[in-house]
Amino acid sequence: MKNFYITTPIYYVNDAPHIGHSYTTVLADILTRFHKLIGYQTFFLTGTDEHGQKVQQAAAKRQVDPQIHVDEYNQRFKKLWEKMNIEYNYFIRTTDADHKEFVAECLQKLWDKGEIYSKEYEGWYSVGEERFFSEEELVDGKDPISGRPVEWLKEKNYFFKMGMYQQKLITHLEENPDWILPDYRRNEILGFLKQPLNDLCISRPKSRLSWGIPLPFDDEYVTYVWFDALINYVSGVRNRAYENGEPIWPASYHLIGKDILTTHCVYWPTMLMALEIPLPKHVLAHGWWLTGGSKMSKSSGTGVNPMDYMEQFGVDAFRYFLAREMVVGQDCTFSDDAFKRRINSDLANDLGNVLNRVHRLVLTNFEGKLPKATQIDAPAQELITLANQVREQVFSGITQVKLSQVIEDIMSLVRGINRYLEIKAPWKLAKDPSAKDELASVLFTAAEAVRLSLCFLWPVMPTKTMEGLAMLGTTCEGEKDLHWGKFQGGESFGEGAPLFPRIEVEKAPPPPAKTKEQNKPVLATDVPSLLDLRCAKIISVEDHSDAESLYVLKVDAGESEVRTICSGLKKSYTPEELKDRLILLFANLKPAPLRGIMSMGMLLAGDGEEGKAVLVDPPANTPIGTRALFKGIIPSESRELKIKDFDKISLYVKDKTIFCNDNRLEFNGTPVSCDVKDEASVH
RNA sequence: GGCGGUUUAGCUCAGUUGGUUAGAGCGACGGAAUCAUAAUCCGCAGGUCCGGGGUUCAAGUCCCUGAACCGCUACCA
Repeated sequence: MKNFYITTPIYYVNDAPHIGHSYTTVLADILTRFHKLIGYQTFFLTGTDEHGQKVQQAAAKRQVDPQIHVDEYNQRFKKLWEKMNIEYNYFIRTTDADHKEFVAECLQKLWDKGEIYSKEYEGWYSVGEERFFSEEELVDGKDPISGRPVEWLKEKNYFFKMGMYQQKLITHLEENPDWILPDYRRNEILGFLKQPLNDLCISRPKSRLSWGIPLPFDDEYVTYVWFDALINYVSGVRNRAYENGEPIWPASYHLIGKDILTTHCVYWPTMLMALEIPLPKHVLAHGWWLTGGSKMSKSSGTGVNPMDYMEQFGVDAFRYFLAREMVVGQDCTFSDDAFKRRINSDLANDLGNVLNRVHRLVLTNFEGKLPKATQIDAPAQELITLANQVREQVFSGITQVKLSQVIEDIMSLVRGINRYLEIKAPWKLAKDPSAKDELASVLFTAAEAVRLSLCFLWPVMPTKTMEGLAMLGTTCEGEKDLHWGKFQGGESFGEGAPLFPRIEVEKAPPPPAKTKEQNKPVLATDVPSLLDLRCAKIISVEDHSDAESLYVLKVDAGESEVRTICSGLKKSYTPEELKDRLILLFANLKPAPLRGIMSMGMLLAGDGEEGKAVLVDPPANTPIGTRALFKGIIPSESRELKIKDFDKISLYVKDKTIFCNDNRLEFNGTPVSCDVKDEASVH
């Protein structure tokens, strides 16, 4: 018997469940049910990650014990999964005694093998993110992710010798090209592994974090998130087995979102190698559900909350949409329009309707008892052939995790039934008493095809398909029901109402005629008019914690928010020289992360002596935010520029003032100066 | 800046090792039908397969080059 063990990440218990959690879990559930349906032994593990500082703090804030806090909060996930018809085999919690025990066992084993060592470590620590940042990563002295304050900490910690496994991991990836799916994610990891792989810090002193699993060899410490969390995939099944007694590990698939690729494709396999535990068969990274227009704009207001759709239109329709619409691996947009269109056309018009047609025809013509077929003509044979073909597609597609494709294949069978009915027109046969036999055959054939379609869709919509099958007086019990020919004739049909009511959609105004054209290339001649160069003032200067030459500057460019920019001026200026100074800011440069810190623009400077940069000087009293213009060039509407667009032109200095071609740069008529010799370029 | 990917009908996408009239679903339009949830079925879309070169008897499919977009990565004055 073939085995199938799938996992979802364990979700952080403090997080409010959202579409991301739901999608991963639904996908795991559907894949599990499909494998079960086609005859595998299956095991499905999900759960919650319940240690860490955020839990400790949240509990403290509520003045409850952390354990009580997590006991309460993990219910949010459990309840959601129940509502969503998720049939996991086990829900693991990292606070389970069994899990803690196994993590400690693993740590002890690695310690005994010399795979873990201790080392003093100093750095900037962010409580909010529960991690250290290098100097360079900080933004204005704050944590670059949440912007919260950091503190300088010096402490001993324990490290796992992850670096030792770099080559072994690369070899594994090369020998197992489908270990990471989709393949482009594998390439990312191989790229990541071209650089030296560091060892992994796996501890936190209890003085700072007490809510965790103690290191068995030093009880002043607890183990750190990933070491604790990743091991759940093994600890959750090590004392369990399939019905036939076979062990469950290794996993067939670790299902993850693309954001935790590195932890699952680098940390985890090296940990397993060190522990001498077999690796999982595949890691499958899916994409994001995007809601509401462009990610940058908050004002568009077109965002929808996908979870509302589950409440409003039912769990099964919701599951169907998630599974059908997203190609596993890719991002996908969740829109009101797409949802309603998909549900109406596939579930209401095609599937629900054909079921209803057959059901009603049998009810009115045969008093609810399925008649037996007496003949198989060409159209019927064609439908049978199609059904067999779809069966093959389901079996092969599902083992390749081509879920949206499989569903589309099943729907092609549903459409085939509608076509068959149209050809045979049983409603006409019903009016001809001499055609009773033919009518019986048509309805029998159509009913069998509908039955099969519903069985195939059971993993996606467990409840609705069973309701549909009940309308046909049958059910689906597994692989044996996946063949043509289960119906014998004589089955009593049940009661029935339309399975998927059509969603009424307001007549949408005709979509604005979109002119489909790619963004026009930026021409060199257009750059001067597009440049948004502004007077700005440096408010603060800090060293980049992880870069030798970069300062992190906060500048006031006359906007509602202060901008952070990174600038390589350490060789040229001291922080004191920079503070409160007016600069020329290239404001519409596409933001780019520099050593981990987003730089929202770039300041301009000229090439001085000895490779030093000389800042451009706006005239003394220029109001902050004033835009500098090239004389004789009319500025055009602002558009975000890339650095390569800027490189298409050259700015140079003549008589201490700045020119582009022959156009001098001015603030309200006053030239902008830069104290470098003629012909020096400015950038 | 580096590496990788994407760009095919109005929309979302398939297109295997290069080979007859480039496909599917949805939508739009026209028609048929009326058992059914105003659902279904049939027909139709004259798509520069992003642009430009090249290889070939033959290219969406291989090579070069330009563009846009996306991902990873990068101390860019």
